[in-house]
Amino acid sequence: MVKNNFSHLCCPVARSMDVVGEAWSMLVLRNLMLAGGTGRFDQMVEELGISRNILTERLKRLETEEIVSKQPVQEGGRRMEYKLTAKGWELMPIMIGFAQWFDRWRPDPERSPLTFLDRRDNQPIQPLRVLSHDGRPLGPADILPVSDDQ
Amino acid sequence: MVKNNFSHLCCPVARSMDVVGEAWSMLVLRNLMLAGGTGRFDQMVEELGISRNILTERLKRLETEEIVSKQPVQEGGRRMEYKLTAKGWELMPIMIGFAQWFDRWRPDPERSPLTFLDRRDNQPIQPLRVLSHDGRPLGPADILPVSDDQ
DNA sequence: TGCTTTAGTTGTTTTTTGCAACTAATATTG
DNA sequence: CAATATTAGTTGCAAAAAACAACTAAAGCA
Repeated sequence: MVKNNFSHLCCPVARSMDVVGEAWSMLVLRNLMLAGGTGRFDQMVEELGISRNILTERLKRLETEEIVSKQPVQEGGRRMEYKLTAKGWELMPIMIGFAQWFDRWRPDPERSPLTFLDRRDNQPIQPLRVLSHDGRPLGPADILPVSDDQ
Repeated sequence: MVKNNFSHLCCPVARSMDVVGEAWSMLVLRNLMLAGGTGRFDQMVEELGISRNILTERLKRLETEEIVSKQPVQEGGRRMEYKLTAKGWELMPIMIGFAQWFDRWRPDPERSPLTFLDRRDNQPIQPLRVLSHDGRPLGPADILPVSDDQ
């Protein structure tokens, strides 16, 4: 069995799955995002309940994809921390999208949702939406996917 | 080994991963979305290159989560097709988010990106962004995640 | 009726995961 | 500064999941 890889599908969604299409990868990123962008190995093991060998592997992958970087906690020290890169931070809308989606269809209404506030005024953010170039909200039926090549 | 499940993490992102946190699930959804919302078993096997047993399992899961429904192609017939539900369609922003994210950081610029057009005027849609209640684009540093319970 | 298509199921092999124990280097504390 | 604790992994093993191929049964079609 060859390691699961979707390069036969040229679609960028498939290619994204190659990189972050595994639950633990997304959860590592979630953890970093909610922690302000940095995290330590053992802290992630504890908070996520992920196996150490799996975390090791996922972090390596995320590092080679330049989604996180590994650097000393303090200048010159040798204790490391993992830090989201700009590329990693740009997955935040997707993370928020998952949170909002789940909460919209949440099966257990006892638990209250995870909300996201604008730090400036403490107002909740808008639900993630697809917008036309001039700002109209678009539904699935309004959107035409176009693959330019081939 | 117990089946991977993230219910110990109450976070809605983790709970989403329980449902669609596996690459093939997302790719099945992508395929349905790009095909207008419906698809047949064999067609998915061929287009995705997914193993039949795995597709069977993923579709069952998506069905129990009411992300897709299974129904006869024509009234009364017994040939089935899988169809995105409203809950499934609401993952489209996330799908678009993945496509845009990958294309923004695309390592192989030869292949051109997957773009999404507004059917009304054929203009490309906006990049997916997080917006404040009054419509300002927010970056990660502007957003405060708040978990209401506990 | 006979051939083809569809939508799976079953069995086997290979990979990946989860878990626990271990390690080596670095920090902390008395 | 010696002893202890913490950190960031690595290794080995058992179990689960994935890939692959072959098979099946019902439906559709000619």
